[in-house]
Amino acid sequence: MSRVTKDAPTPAMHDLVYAALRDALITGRIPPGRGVSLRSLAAELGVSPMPVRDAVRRLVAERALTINPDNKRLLAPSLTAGRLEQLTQARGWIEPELAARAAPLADAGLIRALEAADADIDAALAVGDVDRYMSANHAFHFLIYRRSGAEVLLSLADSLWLQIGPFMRVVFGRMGTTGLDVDHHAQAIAALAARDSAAAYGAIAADLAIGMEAMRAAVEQTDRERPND
Amino acid sequence: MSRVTKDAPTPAMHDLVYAALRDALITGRIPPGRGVSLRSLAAELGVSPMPVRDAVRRLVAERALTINPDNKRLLAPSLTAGRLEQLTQARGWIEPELAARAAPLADAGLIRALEAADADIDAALAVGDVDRYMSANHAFHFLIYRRSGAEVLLSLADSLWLQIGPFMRVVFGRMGTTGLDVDHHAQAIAALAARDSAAAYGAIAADLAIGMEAMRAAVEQTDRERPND
DNA sequence: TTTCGCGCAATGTGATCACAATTGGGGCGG
DNA sequence: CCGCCCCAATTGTGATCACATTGCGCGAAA
Repeated sequence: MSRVTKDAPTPAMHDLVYAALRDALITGRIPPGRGVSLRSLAAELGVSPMPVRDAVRRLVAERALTINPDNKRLLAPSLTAGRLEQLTQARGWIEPELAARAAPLADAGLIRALEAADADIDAALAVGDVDRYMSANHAFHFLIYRRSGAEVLLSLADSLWLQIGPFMRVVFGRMGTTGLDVDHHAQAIAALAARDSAAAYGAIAADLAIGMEAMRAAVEQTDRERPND
Repeated sequence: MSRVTKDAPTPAMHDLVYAALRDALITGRIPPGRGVSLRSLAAELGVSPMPVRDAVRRLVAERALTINPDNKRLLAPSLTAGRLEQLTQARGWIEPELAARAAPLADAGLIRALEAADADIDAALAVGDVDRYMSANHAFHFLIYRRSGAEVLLSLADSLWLQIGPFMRVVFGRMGTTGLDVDHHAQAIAALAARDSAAAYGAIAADLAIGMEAMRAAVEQTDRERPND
């Protein structure tokens, strides 16, 4: 048997459903505020309601889905300025710290992977492929964060990205993929290559600031046009 | 009908199970590293495995329980110095901020409730009732945090407390309830009464620092005595 | 007495059914 | 034409069963 690294033998179905729902939420295929149901999701995914139930419980715990306390019915969380502000603050605490922790642990393999991810981001931006951009951007950041070895903080960042995903979709829906600069990504790569924690911290912090400000403006504009949800 | 505030009509059973498991984990009745099973928990709680399954999924998502990736079996997370360090840092970011946000929103009712909780803490310390102390201490902090209205950050704090609970039990098991000073609680109450965000931030930060340092020392001592888990 | 191997018990996962609560719409009465 | 009510469909929740996999313990052999 040639399994050097342990590979998951057969991914459980509820994990597949979780991944599918997570992707659907992040990419905005389930628009904020829309209600969903276990059976309809199950039918849509071609499985029984059971694994959907498990996946949904997990997503609710991660605040990627909410349940109406009266109905007990599921709905995708609405995008509010207050939520975005809190998510921004929390990301600003956690993600630069993860980058700083990852810097001393960086190696050539990580740098190569980051350069590939960054190239993928550029390619996605060039052709205006929003899904691919968001996927590649997520990959880029979490290549770094995972390297930190800080499991607890990493899980917090994971939950925050899950909640911020729909906001990103709003930004792209409003202004496309233009105006996104990836200079901070190059700075981050350089900082990691130099194992410079402070520089990595600063690069990621700057990268977040750009994106979150764009989201804030987009949400504010949306709120102005459609005050109630 | 006299329902001024909405009361949950009938709490779902999986929520009761969740609360029971959460309490069992926090108070250390399920020691870290111990494996549990759905059916045994169900039998112990007198329900079918179904609501247990839901509650467990939620706890796993909140990192209050972990699953062995090979077995897929459940076990209470082990206490490691690295985890404690990350939890300490995250709490230091989030909880003082919640207190600062709560300060401008404080009112006389909150102050009274906090004083009652603080008195409860003192009483528990006087008689050495660990469970009551931890419960009252949790109530004190979250009376403040809930007042902030910051749902996203609040949920993060909730998850962190759930993970830190077993560490607190280690401290008490090692050194009892002595040496716990609640002066910072009085400072926090005063700061909230004065709607002084900066003072509230500082009081909570100081309160955390005391407790977390005690845990760090306890875990370090435990690790020295029993290097592997 | 020690060690190896087999078999049973227990585990997580998924499917299906039952049930009460809620929703939404269509038909009836005004 | 409008509004209300009632019924059917849908929802979340819980229980039970089936199944493949894993772990443990008992017993046999050396």
